[in-house]
Amino acid sequence: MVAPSRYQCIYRVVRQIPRGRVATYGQIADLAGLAGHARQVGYALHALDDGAHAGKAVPWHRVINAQGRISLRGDYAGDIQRQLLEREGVELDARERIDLKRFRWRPRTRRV
DNA sequence: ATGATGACCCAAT
DNA sequence: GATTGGGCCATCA
Repeated sequence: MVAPSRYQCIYRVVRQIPRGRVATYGQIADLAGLAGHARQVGYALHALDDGAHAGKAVPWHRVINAQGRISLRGDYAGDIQRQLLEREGVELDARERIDLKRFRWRPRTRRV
């Protein structure tokens, strides 16, 4: 068993990402109060696969890197993530790149 | 305890 | 655009 109190805040933010939108690791870290620690976000999401945090219904597939690409490139899970995103209406480039200008989730819209 | 690795990000080259 | 180097921190051997 684990005490992922730190992961909790990350999952809480990820869970707020609406369908059809994506967010970057850095963005999640910032919203979770872990600004500058984007790596921990990715690490937290990786823990989901372990099943320890399964059942939280965390839309991990809506989290991508700052380049607008899927970090799981090379892994089979990356293929799943791409399919999940496309299923939600997120359009991917021929090079599997997402236009963040269009699909990036903006919490508290309307300039701060 | 140390050292290496990682679903990252940024700036410089 | 691709590559390199520095930074952050949790997890594993």
